[in-house]
Amino acid sequence: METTKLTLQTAEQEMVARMAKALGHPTRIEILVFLASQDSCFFGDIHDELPMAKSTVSQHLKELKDAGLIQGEIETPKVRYCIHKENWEIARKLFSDLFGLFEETEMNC
Amino acid sequence: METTKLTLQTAEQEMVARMAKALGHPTRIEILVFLASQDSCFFGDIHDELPMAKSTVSQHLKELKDAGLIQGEIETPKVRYCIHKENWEIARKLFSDLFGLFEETEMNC
DNA sequence: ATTATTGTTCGTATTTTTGCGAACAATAAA
DNA sequence: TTTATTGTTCGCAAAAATACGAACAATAAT
Repeated sequence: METTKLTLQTAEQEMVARMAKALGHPTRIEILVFLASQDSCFFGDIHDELPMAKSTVSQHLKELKDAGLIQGEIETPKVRYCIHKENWEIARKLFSDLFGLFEETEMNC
Repeated sequence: METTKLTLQTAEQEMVARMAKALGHPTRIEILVFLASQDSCFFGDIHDELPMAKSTVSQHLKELKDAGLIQGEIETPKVRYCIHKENWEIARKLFSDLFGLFEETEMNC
């Protein structure tokens, strides 16, 4: 029987920290929840949902994109944003592993 | 058959953002991984693992504690840090729900 | 009473993040 | 060619995060 992995490699730790950082702002969570509820996900649709300047929205999208969680493609003259499927699954697994660190035992203290 | 929940309430969004923010630093991830690997988890043990001043380590622990992810109890003259079990489960569920937003369908774009 | 041990808190400096409006770029329409 | 539409990038200001050493607090040991 395989033992469950009880740690994360350094590279994985850095990646989960990087993704967590991108998730660590209410507006960016709101953007992701909105993307989940929509078929259409142009920049303008996202901006319309949020009470802030378009430059600010653009910055938040850039951070989510730089973290690999979303991708954007130009559909001139608009830009369509979507979840980055592969990376989303990677993120899901990383966080699952992270939270799994403390489920196997009855905890250590 | 129950339909799977496909969104997060505002309060949940804020909580997951708050916890993600606390997770969004490599040192804090490293602390959690270390706590998972140890039975003993005194401040000094944590500090010994990390190449930084004790005041900095103390600050990172405070942020994890303020986010509810860990707790600290005094065992004079030491301080024992542990995962906050209940909140850890809450966090696990919040992140699971977040990542679950995009698994049911074949995605929207 | 001093001294040692264990951590936290304070004050400070540096860097990063957040947010805005203005300016810009790219295409399409008039 | 000018004008509109859609977003990004730039430059700035304010706020927050990061890290350090010094100072402090609480207890225990000498």
